[in-house]
Amino acid sequence: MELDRLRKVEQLRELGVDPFPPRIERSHSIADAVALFEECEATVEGDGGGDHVRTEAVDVAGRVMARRGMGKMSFLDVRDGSGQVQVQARADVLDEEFELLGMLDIGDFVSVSGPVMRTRRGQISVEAHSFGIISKSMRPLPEKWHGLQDAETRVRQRYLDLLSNERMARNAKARSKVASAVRRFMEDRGFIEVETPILVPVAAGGFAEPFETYHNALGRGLYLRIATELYLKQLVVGGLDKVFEVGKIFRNEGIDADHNPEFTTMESYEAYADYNDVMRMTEDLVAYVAMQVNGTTVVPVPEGDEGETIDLAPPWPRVDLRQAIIGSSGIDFLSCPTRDSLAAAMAEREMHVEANSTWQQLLDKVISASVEPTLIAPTFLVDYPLAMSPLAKKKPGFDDVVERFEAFVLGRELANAFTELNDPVDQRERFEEQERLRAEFDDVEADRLDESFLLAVEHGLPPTGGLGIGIDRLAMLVTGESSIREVTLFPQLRS
RNA sequence: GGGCCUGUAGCUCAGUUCGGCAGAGCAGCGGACUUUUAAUCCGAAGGUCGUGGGUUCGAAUCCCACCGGGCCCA
Repeated sequence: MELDRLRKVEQLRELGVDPFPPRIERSHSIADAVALFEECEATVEGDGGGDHVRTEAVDVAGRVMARRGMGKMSFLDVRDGSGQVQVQARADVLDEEFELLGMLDIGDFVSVSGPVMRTRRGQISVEAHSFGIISKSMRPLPEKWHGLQDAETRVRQRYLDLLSNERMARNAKARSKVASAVRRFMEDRGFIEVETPILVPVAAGGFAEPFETYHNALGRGLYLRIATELYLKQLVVGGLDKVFEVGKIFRNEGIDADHNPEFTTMESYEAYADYNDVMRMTEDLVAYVAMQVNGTTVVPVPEGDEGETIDLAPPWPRVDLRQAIIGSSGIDFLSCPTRDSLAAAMAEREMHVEANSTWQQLLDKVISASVEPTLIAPTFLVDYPLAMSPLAKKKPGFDDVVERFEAFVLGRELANAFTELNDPVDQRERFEEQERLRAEFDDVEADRLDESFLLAVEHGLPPTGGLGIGIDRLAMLVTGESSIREVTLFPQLRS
């Protein structure tokens, strides 16, 4: 801590002033105080006395962001969560309290009492009739003009980023609106929000390597969940027909602009619905969220040309995945049913074939390399190979294709959904195939067989449409950010 | 996992090309100033140049390793 500031704290205490008082008087937020003045000024305007408008005395509080001192008078910029206002502190008005300015630093929290008026230069200001320091800041804030630029400090000391960079504060608020808009949308449609376990004995329901932990009292290892899917479907078995969960999931994978090892998803399950119903709900949901946050369904393209935008308004085009892959790479996955035939087709087109990859890993590579980057405007890719969708129901008339879609915007996956597989015999076989792939290819991301889930499905899961949508990705979309770090307050870093 | 870039005062950045006293602005400190808006003016101060080794008479600068951060590729 700064010695100068520690010394000021001592000086304040010697004067009998508590630098960290427990309670203060506050009658108005800063925004309300400014609004009060503007109303007051508007009503007096007609009387021609506009230059001398003063409100009743208000008590406001906030953090000192800047000061301009000139001996017997000082101007402070004071900010609270609602806004910022100038404070005029004059020696002849404040008497002995003016001396406190000598112990004041930028960053300190102050309380100010007095009328709101305009200075000669026309700046709305609180004329301090009483003034107090209500919390000393013991370290300097980032510089006022350039702010905080260092990418590492911005993340490690996010509070400084929030104070210095308006965009970060905006993003934090936008993300909060995203989450609440998602909840409102789902609740308005009759879904109920539930919470399912984060510590789980089997990390199933997706393709990901889990984090491991240990429960001392139980004497057993547990995992952090990689998805909420299997528990939510158990609730549908239990008669909760429309459920959703907004929560963190954890995937033990690399960190980049699109990935943080802990991130937030909204998963929903609706009995008696199928993936076509879910598709319509998804586009409505995303458009609703954008409208709630930004007042428009049009969002900026972060890395696009100046002013380039896309519109999230439904309906979004439905594109057959198989045709899309054929169109972009010439590969027809139905003609390459084995790992080796798919690898050969990729090699023919000079695509990198990772050794010891499974069929689904290879096809996923083809899709992410050739199809996904082209999906800038919101698009649904529809009807996925069964091999990469162990939880989705077969499409009628196909043995190798399931009723699954993913939503893409700006080349990025936003949502994943399917008509849920509810045949317990088929489901067990799919899980067993995943476990076989894990063993044969050492595939740590293969899905896992979950007996307690199968037990539930054996009791009867109604036809159900499920959805998973990334809240972080949604927040990136509506804020126009191209990095998940810009919408995650505390992203994971190396220690 | 591979490649490229990057780390200098609390903050924003020069200085590294071609080795030669550690720099500026803001913030802070002392002083002047009763209408400022990045206030202004005068003065003094502020450093583990990410860390550790090496080369050299001499290293922020060159070399190696490591620790962070960023971008691209896989």
